[in-house]
Amino acid sequence: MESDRGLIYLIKQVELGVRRPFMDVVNVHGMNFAQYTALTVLLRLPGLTSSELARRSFVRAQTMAETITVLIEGGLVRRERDPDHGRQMLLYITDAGIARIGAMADDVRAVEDDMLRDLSDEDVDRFRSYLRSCRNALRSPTVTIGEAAEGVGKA
Amino acid sequence: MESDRGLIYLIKQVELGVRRPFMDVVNVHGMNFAQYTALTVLLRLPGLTSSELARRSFVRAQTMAETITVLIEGGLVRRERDPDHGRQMLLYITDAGIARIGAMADDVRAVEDDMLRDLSDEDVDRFRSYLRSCRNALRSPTVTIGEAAEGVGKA
DNA sequence: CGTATCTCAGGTGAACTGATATGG
DNA sequence: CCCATATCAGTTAACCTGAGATAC
Repeated sequence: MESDRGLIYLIKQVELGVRRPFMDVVNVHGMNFAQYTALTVLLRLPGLTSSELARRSFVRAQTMAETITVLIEGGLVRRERDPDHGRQMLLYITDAGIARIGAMADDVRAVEDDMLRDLSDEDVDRFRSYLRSCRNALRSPTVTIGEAAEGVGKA
Repeated sequence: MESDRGLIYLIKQVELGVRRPFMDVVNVHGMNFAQYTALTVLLRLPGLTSSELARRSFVRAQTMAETITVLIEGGLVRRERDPDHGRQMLLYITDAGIARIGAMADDVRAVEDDMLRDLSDEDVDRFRSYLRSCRNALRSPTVTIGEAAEGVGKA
């Protein structure tokens, strides 16, 4: 058989391998992986809702809400009611949040550099573009296995 | 202060994005992510011990032992006492295990192809080599947190 | 009414730490 | 004695499902 190309397996391996050293870094700064990720996304894209952030990060809205709650309690993120949507809350990174990201940058960079130490800068750029391509593809999946066309008019 | 390059974040994103569709596939075949991974490694490298398998997979020996126990109970892996090491048990994939991997191959490939649909075959080959490079680097880390805090970017 | 957000509450799987026995 | 393996037991971290209220 041997028909799969082993990419999924390798991604999982790398994720497992980097999890511990990375968690060690973010824990020192009082955060976890999900919180760090949410904060960096809000740095680039201020004004997202928690639900939108969840979709981009491939987690459920409830999971992201929990993550955001901790960040708000820590003063790293603030939220404002969307003037056009009474129910939605828009999220913004605070100055303290930006400072926290900055304080972690060297340590995060060290873990990253260690993982990438056998790759050239050009390789790293290609690597990043491949990962982005995968992420974007996964955000709008085409029809896959168990997906039988679900009756649209089911009632 | 040197900013990080966002690779760890992207790897986590891709892993999260592929986790669910991949789990859907392996669940149909009565397995989970860790079991599938262990089985594919034993296909390539028969005769490993559970502890060695754990090291290669970046999990603790106890975690791998749990995974292997399920595979043995399902008849997909068997183990033999190492004649030279009374305590060690060597692991081998069974014919049933090989058949199971084969039965899953097309479905796994479908998920993989969906994720990689915007990449050429050449890109995929490079992507795989980058992932292997990261995994190998992580297996023999050269940096700890203390070193990062004191040595990197401050001198 | 259907869709989407936010929130509270409980649940699961996959990793963890700790401790013990045994073998080289 | 020291180190590695295997195994039993309890625990944590991260993501999940379910249910309910509100807004468009």
